[in-house]
Amino acid sequence: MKIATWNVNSVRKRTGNLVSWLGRAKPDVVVLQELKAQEQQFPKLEIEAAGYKAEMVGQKGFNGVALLSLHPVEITARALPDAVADEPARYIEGKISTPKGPLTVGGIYLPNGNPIGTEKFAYKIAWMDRLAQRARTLLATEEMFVLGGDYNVIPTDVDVFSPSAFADDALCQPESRRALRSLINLGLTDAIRAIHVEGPQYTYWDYQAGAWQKDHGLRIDHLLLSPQAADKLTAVGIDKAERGKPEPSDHVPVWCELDVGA
DNA sequence: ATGGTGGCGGTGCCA
Repeated sequence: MKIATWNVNSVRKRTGNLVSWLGRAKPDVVVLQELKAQEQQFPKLEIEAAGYKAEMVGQKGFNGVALLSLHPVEITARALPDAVADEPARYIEGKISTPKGPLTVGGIYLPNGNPIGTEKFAYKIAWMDRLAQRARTLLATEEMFVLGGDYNVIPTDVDVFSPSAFADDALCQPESRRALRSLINLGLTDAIRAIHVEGPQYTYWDYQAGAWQKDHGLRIDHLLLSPQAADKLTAVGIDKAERGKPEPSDHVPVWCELDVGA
């Protein structure tokens, strides 16, 4: 079972790249972020033609998340706990049956939080607390789950091309990193680091200042696994080549494989 | 060197 996450930075602009990648990577389940689309703007026909069922939570212009799957999915959440009426479209979650029991996949688009010292940063930290609350509920089931997405947190200085350049960035703040560690310390496994224990493993390169050409990247897209899922982890990957294609997203797909007996 | 690029929507906001 291959599970992937990809921040596509507009699903309409990226429909061609997305369908092409689905055909080559053949993930079983994918969570997408930054759709920047409402439901009626979502390229459902193109994605279904590629063999995927698609569920999405959209809004006008910003945010937006989707869950794509080759297998039947029961949607279990369209927002985190304590959602408000005009909740930004940042979370989707579904459950899939496997021979080794149910697998829940959550798709996360965590608030950026810049600039620091503003209500935006406070919202980011509060959102991380809500995510941890959801993770606790899922952990109590003692089932397999994967929380994948754009976490907008650089876990350590190894995960950023220039720690000093990002010292005042919300993605690197001690408070952001502490909240991510608290989430992981509930008992989750950072899939990329479980297998690639050293060196940069960037998942994002800014459009500006030749970041891609200079390999000025960040690792901010993560797959966090429950103990029951981590026990079945067999492989991970970062599809870096997507960043070098025409009209790319600034993020690339990140994936893991779980041996669920399928 | 305090810019730079990209997407949305039709002007600045967000990343």
